[in-house]
Amino acid sequence: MGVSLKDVALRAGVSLRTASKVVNGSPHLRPATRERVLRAVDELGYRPNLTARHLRSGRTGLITMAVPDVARPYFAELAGAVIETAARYGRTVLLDHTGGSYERELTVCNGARSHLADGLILSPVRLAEEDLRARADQAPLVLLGGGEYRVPYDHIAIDDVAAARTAVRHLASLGRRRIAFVGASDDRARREADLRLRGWREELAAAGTVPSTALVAATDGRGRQDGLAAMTRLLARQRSRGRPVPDAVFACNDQLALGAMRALAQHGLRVPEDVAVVGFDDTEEGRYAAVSLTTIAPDTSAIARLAVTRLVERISWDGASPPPAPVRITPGHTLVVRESTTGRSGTGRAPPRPAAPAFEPAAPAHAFAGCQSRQPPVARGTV
Amino acid sequence: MGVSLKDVALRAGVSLRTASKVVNGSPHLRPATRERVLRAVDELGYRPNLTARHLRSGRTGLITMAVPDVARPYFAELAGAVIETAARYGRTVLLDHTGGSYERELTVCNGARSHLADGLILSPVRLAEEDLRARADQAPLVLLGGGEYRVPYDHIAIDDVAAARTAVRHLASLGRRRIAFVGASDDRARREADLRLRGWREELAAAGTVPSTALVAATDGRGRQDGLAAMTRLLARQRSRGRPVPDAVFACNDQLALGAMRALAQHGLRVPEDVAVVGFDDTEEGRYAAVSLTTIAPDTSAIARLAVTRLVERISWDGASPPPAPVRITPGHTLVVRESTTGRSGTGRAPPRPAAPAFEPAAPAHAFAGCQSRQPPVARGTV
DNA sequence: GTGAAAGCGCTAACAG
DNA sequence: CTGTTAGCGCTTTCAC
Repeated sequence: MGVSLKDVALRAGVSLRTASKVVNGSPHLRPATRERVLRAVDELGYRPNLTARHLRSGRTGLITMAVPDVARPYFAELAGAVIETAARYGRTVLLDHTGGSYERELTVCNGARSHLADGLILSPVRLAEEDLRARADQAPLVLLGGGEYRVPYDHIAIDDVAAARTAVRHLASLGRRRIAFVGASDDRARREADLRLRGWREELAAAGTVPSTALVAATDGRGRQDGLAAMTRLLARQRSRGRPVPDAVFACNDQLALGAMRALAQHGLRVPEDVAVVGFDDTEEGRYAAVSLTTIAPDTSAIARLAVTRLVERISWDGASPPPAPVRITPGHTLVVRESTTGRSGTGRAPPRPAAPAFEPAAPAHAFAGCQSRQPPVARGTV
Repeated sequence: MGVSLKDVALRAGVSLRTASKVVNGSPHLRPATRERVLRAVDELGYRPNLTARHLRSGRTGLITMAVPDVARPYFAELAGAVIETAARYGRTVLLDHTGGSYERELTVCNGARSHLADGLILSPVRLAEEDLRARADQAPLVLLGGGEYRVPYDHIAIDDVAAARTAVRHLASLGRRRIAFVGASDDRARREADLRLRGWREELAAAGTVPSTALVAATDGRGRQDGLAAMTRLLARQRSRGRPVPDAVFACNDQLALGAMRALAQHGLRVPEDVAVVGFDDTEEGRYAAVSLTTIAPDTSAIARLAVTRLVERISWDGASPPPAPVRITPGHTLVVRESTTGRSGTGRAPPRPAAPAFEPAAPAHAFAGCQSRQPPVARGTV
């Protein structure tokens, strides 16, 4: 079936070794020999068998990336950036879904693709510290997001609590007092949601308000439909109790925010006049919404770049020198102010601004330079 | 470093063969033996080396999926569906970007990942028929979208021309007469854009209108920004010439449509009162837009399912029986009518409807049953 | 039921 | 500079 290097060597009248060298572009070969082998390769339509090469070298050039669901805009954009970066390092990305399920996260982290990929980039949602500690796979792992983990793995995550506080502070600074939170986790097992909720709570407390649980709406999922449903429920609940409706919403991500905005419109509430809305992630969708969405913009491209860089560094560790120490990197985030909080101010109907260039952590000068600096989150208004 | 089956066998005091059998769950083994091996596996923390297994079996269990860019919502949703389906068949998806570039499409189709993946699912944008004919890789290939290709490969694509005509007909039926097209291909090399443009042209001609090139806006990319820019240009051009502004827009995809809507708002034009808008793809984003987007909904989940099914069938072909004939499958599409063409009619502020259940082509009864029926595209209003 | 041996396609030691 | 020889870790004929 497949034509192997042996066939090529035979045809070219050289040894296997020589053919191998030609194919791998080794120098020190008589041009005539090289020529002959190359011709044989062409005539036979030889294609190197990567699997065999990998078995020999112990490396596959593959990286597994595991996210809850690529169909979710944030992860689609993140995965896209990771794929591009990985390609620049000659790596291919194997994309896995965890569905945000604890079991599937555990499976992936314990090497579902054992020996297939050289390393793993994981966006854990529910995985706990002890699960990672008990990890039964030795392939390099880089964690993305999800707050604090005291584990011996590289971990790249913005400061969710601080970011949430920035968002809430922005709303408070606009004079909003009844700031709702959309997208809490039902069972509190969703780490990220929990951190952002904590930020909401802390900032309100700091402002002297008592955070009311009546203003917290939990959701099952993370999609637009979930945001719409949660907001609808929250409004109904408040009204049925004769309580005033919130005058601001901080949503756990952009899609929840957009869904919530849909619900607000259905109830005749205007954004931002009646209710100001802030999202999280700065997905492109929010930038072009009819009322463009104010949001927290994590430095996604830095996250992707750092994830790949760290992983590749670990994969290509020579095994001799002291192993690279696990790092905790906190990329910057930015508050991007758009119409959903300040309306069509100033420039009137200007196109939605692209996100302000997000904070750039000190980047490795070249491929394998480390980036161990811990950067404080930076919040910056963009008007 | 890694612990191999040999180590396990040694530890359990059995032969390699036996250990292999246990690991692969073969029957006919003395329970005691099995027990002993399993214990050794546990104690040593053995993980099978998939690369080696693959080298031996000639199969890797991997499927490459190549799309222009997963960050684009349609491809994110499609890739998500493919990943889920593939997982059900025990396959893993290796995701590649082509960037919609001709060269990269060519590279991928000619087996950039030779022998690494068992098969390829490709969404070609610019690849021509002759490129596919001259394909230098024998791994099974399933094509997705992009109109007609007279090539010996499975090809799953809705009828773009008919779908576009349906969209335009809908606009015409609402009394719109100056129907613009947003998202034409600059160099006509983008097959899909060209087909949809043709549909626009044909339907207008059928309605007795002369399609005016002044109403066609080409774009470089396929994103929201491109739609916004194109629409802005088109409006400026029309106005500068003292020509009336269009009263409807058919965009080549949802993101272009959403960008165009942003531009219309900036020019003080209301949707749908002044300008009705129809998109293409039925990405979730359009369903929750402030003015929800009327669109053409391809049966994405059927496309994903069929793609994986066909590919797996070909991969597991025994080599003996007559090879499965290449099929051309035309999944259904649906016109989903939402607010961007008919406003908040009837139900007032009802939530945007989920897409109507799209037409379902006769599906394989079980995993490997063929689905060779050629289904006519079905357009169905959903009010 | 279990063991020995061959080999998937390739690369890395060694010789020559 | 090139050829010969071992394996990488696994499955799979074959014997026993």
